[in-house]
Amino acid sequence: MNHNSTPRPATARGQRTRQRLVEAAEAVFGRKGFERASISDITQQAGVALGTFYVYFPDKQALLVEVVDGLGARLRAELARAIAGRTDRLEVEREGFRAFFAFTARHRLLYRVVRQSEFVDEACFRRYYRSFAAPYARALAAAQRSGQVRRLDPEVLAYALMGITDFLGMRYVLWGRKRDMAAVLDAAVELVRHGMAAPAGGGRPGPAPRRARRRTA
Amino acid sequence: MNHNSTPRPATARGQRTRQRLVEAAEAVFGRKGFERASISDITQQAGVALGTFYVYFPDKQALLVEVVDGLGARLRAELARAIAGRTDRLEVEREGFRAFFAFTARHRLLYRVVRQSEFVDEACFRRYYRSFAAPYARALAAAQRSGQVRRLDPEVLAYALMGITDFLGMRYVLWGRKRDMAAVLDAAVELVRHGMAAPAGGGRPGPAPRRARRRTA
DNA sequence: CGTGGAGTTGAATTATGATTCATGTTTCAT
DNA sequence: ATGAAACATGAATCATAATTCAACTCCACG
Repeated sequence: MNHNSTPRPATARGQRTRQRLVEAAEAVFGRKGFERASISDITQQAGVALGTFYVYFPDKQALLVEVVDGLGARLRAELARAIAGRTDRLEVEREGFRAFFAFTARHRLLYRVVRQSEFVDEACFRRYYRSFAAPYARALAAAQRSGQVRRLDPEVLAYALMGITDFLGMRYVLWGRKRDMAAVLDAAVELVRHGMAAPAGGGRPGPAPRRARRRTA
Repeated sequence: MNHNSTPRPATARGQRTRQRLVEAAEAVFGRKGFERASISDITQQAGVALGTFYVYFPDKQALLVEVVDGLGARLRAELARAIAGRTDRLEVEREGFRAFFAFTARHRLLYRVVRQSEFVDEACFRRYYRSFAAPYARALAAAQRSGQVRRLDPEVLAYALMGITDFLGMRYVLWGRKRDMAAVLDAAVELVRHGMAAPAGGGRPGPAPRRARRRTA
C-alpha cells in the first residue's frame, strides 16, 4: 500500500510536519501544476525549511503519489458515506453523482492533481481510476443479479458512468458558473436511467428540457 | 484562429522545417510529456539545430498549442467523415464512437498531449473540448426537434457522451489489450440508447452480457 | 554569377531548481 | 535529568535546459 521509500516519522512532531507537507503539496500542485511547483514552493507553503522535505520524501514524485492516493481514499470514503443504506441502484447513482460533484466543488484541485499524475507516475494514475472502477463494477454486477440493472458488461458500465461524472464535473463544476448543478444532475440521471433514445409513443415536439428542483450538490 | 506570434514561413523550405518540428513535437510530447521534453529533444527528433526552433516558435508552449489544435482539427475531420450521410442519430453515435476509438488507437499520444495542455495553456485545453461539444450539442438539439432523441439539455448530453467515449477509450484502447473493442462499443451504444435501468417485464436472471460481433474499431 | 532575404547553426549565456550535508535543535525513553 | 535519536535548517553544489546571437548557408531573382 505504501508507495514511497522513506519510513514514517517516529515522533508526533514528525507526523505533523509530514502532514503539513502533504497538505501544502496538494495546494501547490493544484495551483501551479506538478512540474512548475518547486520543492521550495511546497516547503514555504508548509512553513518549513527546504531541507526538511528530504527528511520525509525522496523526491517530488513520491509526494505527488501520496497526495493522489490520499485524494482517492477521501473521495471513496465520501462516496461510501453518500450511498450508505440505499438499495435502489438508480438512487445510488444519483447520490453518487451528487457526492462527486460536491467533493469536486470543495476540492477544485482534485482534477488537476490527479491528472498530473499521468505524466509523473502512470501506475498511480491508473490505480486511482481502478480503485473506483473495481468496486463500482462489482456493485453493478450485484444490481444486475437482483434484476435492477440491464445486463451490460459491468466494467464497461462502470467506466462509462465514471466518464459521465468526470466530464460533467469538469464542465459544470470546474468551468461553468452559469448552470445550476441540480439541473445537470437530473439530466445525467435521466440519461443513465432511460438512455437518450426518445421515449416510445409521442414523436415530435416534446416538452422543453426539464428544469431543476433539488438542492445543489 | 492563430494562437502563436511568429509569422508563417515564407518559403517552401521553411514550411517543411516548421512542419517537421510540429510532427516531432507530437511524438516527443506524447512520449516524454510536455515538461520533460526539452526543446533540444524536439529539434533532434526533427533533425534540425536547436536555434532553428526559435525561428518558428516563441517557446515550447506555442508549439504545444499548435499540436493540440491540430489534433483536434484532425479528429473532428475524421468524425465528420465517419458520420457523413447518416440520419439516424443513434447510428451516428455508434459510428462516432467507433471513429473515436479508431483514431485513438492510431494516435495513442492524443490523450497525453491534449491532457498536458491543461497545465500549460488552459484556454487551449478548454477550446479543445468545446470545439467538440458545441457542434455535438447542436446536432443533438436538432435530433431532439425531429423527435429522435429524448429532451435532455443538449450540452449536458454532449459532455456526458464525450465523457463516456473518453473513459472507454482510455480504459480499453489505451490500457487494456484484453477485451475487444466491438463488445465495448456495443455495450456503450446500448447504454446510451436505453439506459442502465433493467428493461421492464422480466425480473431476475437475464441473459449474460452480450458478446461482440462487429469488426474492431 | 552576385546579391539579399530567408533559413540554419550551435556555442555561450543565464536562470532555475533539485539535492546534499554539516550544523543546530527538539523530543523522549530511561 | 540526560544523551541519543529524531528532526530541522538553509547555504552551497550541481545539473539541466531555455534563450540569445553572431556567423554561416541556401536559393530565387536580376
